[in-house]
Amino acid sequence: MAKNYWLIKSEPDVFGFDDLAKCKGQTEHWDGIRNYQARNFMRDSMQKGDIAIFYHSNAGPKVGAVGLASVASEKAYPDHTQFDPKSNYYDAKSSKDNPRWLMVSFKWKAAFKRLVTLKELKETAELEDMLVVQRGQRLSIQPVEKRHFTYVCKMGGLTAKELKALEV
DNA sequence: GCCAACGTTGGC
DNA sequence: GCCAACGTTGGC
Repeated sequence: MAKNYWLIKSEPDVFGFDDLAKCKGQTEHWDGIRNYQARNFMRDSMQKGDIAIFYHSNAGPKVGAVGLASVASEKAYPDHTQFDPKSNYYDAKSSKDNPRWLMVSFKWKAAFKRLVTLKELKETAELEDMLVVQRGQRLSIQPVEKRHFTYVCKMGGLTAKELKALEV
């Protein structure tokens, strides 16, 4: 099956791209997604090997795309934080028999050579249809068209050769 | 910290 | 099923 492309948002103050790089195996589970649309993308469309643009939100002047990560889990699986009453992500209405919230694991893949800011993305005509630049777009997991994906990677300084070597 | 835009909840 | 109220996201 062909690869899908995504954009995942994270606040660098909470869990940034560098934090993923420091994780064991450079892999971490992506807990805390509490939006049905994002959950459905993980459940229905995400597959191991898919590639995501890692995007830093809520980061002042540093808002933007910083690198790439790949889906490391075979498929989506229950997010354990929904069952933990002490967690911010606790959901009393979810049950272990029928978990409401899912997550996948992501593996750090490659850093862009430079930050591609949201401002730049918005100023790029080729990306005008990309979800992340649309006004009021809050989805934390977004599908990305391949043409947009490749274009953002190039803006981040990755050459075609490097992308090929990364099996993107 | 402000606030516009958005998603969810729940009364009716 | 409508929609007002509320809580959250995220750019600025």
